[in-house]
Amino acid sequence: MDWSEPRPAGHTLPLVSHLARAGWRALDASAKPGDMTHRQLLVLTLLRDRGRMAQQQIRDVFGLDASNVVGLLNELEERGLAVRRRDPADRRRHIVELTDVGVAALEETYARLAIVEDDILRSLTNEDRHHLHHLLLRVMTSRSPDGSSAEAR
Amino acid sequence: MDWSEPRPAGHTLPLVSHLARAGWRALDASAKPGDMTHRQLLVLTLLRDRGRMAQQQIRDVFGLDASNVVGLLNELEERGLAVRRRDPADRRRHIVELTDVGVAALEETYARLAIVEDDILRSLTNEDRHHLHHLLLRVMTSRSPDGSSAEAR
DNA sequence: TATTGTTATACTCTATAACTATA
DNA sequence: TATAGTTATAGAGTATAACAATA
Repeated sequence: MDWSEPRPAGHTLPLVSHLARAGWRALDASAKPGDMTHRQLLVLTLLRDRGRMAQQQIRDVFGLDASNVVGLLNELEERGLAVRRRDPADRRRHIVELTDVGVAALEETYARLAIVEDDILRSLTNEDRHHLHHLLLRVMTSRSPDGSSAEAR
Repeated sequence: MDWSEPRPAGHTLPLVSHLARAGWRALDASAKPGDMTHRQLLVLTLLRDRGRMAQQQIRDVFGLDASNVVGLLNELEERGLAVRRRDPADRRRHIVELTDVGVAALEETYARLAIVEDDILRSLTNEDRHHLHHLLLRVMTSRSPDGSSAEAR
């Protein structure tokens, strides 16, 4: 591979977008009735990784409007996967938390996702997949909560 | 990096999804009124890369429903970025093609996208970006037109 | 009969604005 | 006054079904 070529500016994001579409389409195709949606998966994953958080933080991470977060959490709460409770320190806030049922559902969904992902990434070696994963991880963890680049401020 | 660890099955696709969201959100945020949408960009890019094609092929590449392709092409045709004409060999088919205006608009949009992408990927070195690009390219080019993995058939 | 594209329609996702309750 | 969350509503994005033209 020729690393001296100019950077592929502007041509990587469309690939990411395309792959993301293919990914969640395949995930939804593998879903049985009652399985969680790919949006629910993303929110539950966030709650698992970062622990309890306010709705506003969820909004910031995904760049979603606050009203959408309300609807998303209503779905999750109806299905018993997450709970909202008032923050005693500031009663305007809702602390959102994963339930045990949510943890179990999440594990189940990741088992399904692992199969889907394995198929989609089948042209990559195990080493390639790790490299891809870590590159994406570096990109995402360097971004500030409001969705812009952390270094930009 | 420890390449001997088990493959990160099921944990890469959510990162891809998240990055894709952040990417087109940033692109749309940088858009002036009248600029093309990120969906239009994807279709025009396809037409540029593969040349003229039937609507059904566009549908297959993106896994979109045929009716959505109709709407998308109506937008592009209204703005003079692409044209549809009947295929003389099979008059049911529409051959879709990029116009010169479409080519120019595409270049303009990629200039904008390059800035957005450069910001989003700022935590990666030039070499990292190439590696990411080529990994994604390998994943996407190994997939058959209908969206499933090419090796699966 | 089968296929390409279209229209009509509904359902999901997302954003804006006005509201409630707390601070 | 300002902030966290909610409701109502409208606009994209996407899918399904019935249809027209052509094969």
